[in-house]
Amino acid sequence: MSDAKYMRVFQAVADEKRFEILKLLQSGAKTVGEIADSLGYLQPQTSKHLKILHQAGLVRVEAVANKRIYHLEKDGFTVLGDWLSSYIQRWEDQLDRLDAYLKEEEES
Amino acid sequence: MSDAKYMRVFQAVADEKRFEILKLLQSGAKTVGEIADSLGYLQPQTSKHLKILHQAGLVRVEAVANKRIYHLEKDGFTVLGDWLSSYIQRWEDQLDRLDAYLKEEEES
DNA sequence: TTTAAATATACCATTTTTAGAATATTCGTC
DNA sequence: GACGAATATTCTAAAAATGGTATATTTAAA
Repeated sequence: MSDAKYMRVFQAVADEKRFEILKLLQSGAKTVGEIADSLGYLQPQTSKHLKILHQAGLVRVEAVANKRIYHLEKDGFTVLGDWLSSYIQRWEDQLDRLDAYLKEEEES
Repeated sequence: MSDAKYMRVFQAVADEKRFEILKLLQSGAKTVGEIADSLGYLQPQTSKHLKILHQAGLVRVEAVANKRIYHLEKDGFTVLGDWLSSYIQRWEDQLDRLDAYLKEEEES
């Protein structure tokens, strides 16, 4: 996985308004207008933030007539999970080593 | 967990140089000078970036004489994992391993 | 085919973030 | 206690991201 892909996700979430949009979408998919109204944002800004979230793979768009319904999308979160697990692994291994050490102690 | 805490971690990682510093530290703890040299950054910038990573709980400092050795720190990654798991739950099947790890953390 | 609603884009101002250079601080050694 | 090495901080300029307003685009309905 390219660093650029990771960065796109981190940069997308690292903005308070986009962070709030993701949180709101946890309660279900919503149109641009609904998101803007719910959070008190202007429509153009909301569209721009959604575009960034979309490019990061964190949301997907469903077109219905002249409405655009935004849903949370798995891909972006998976990217984050992949990145994270390569670091988390480090402490998991530590626990494993401790575990192995304790077992050896037991045996002696 | 407060949104501010999540934001500090996302904003910390959402910078290419800080991203590279974290990656470098995976190969082991290093002094400011070693990090700056390895990545071709100037020392003052390196210190500033490390400060932001530290405030996010992603690194810790070990003081040895007039040197400062920076290590990866679990806390910041756990914060990210907590945030992620609240979203990942909706897609359950994937990232089982990370999810299982985080649940163990919760219990301890 | 004109109109209104919903959304996206473009453009410019503004705020925030980062970089660079100089300086301060801390620690060990002479 | 003076000096050099390692790191942190401060200040200003530059760069990047965000906000606001106007406008374009698309769609349904009159």
